[in-house]
Amino acid sequence: MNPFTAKTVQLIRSIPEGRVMTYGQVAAAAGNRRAARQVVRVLHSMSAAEQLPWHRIINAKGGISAPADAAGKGILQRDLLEAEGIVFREDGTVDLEACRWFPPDAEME
DNA sequence: AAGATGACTAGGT
DNA sequence: GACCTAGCCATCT
Repeated sequence: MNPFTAKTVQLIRSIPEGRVMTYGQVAAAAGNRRAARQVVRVLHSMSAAEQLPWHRIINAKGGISAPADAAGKGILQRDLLEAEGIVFREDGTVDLEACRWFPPDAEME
């Protein structure tokens, strides 16, 4: 497992309940702001681990990018977020300005 | 080895 | 705001 992946996992695991981060933001906080796609790759391989709150990762538009069956079992990412208190707008996006979380110990470039 | 792929983004029309 | 394009980069064919 490379450093980026490790940092990414650690970062995602540290996102508090009721908060979200964008792919690009996680990538930047993990050290490589152009690695949004690698963040996605991490989620692909780690989504099975319940420890990883993959649902708290949304796209830069504040919407859900994951396919409906990402969690399997018919669980929707949106449901998981709403269960944590995150409010969605009519268009299915969240208020990033209000819900986005900035990791305290991340080294933003 | 070369080309396609993806739970992305930023910038332009 | 909706839509298109060009970057991005580790993996997979």
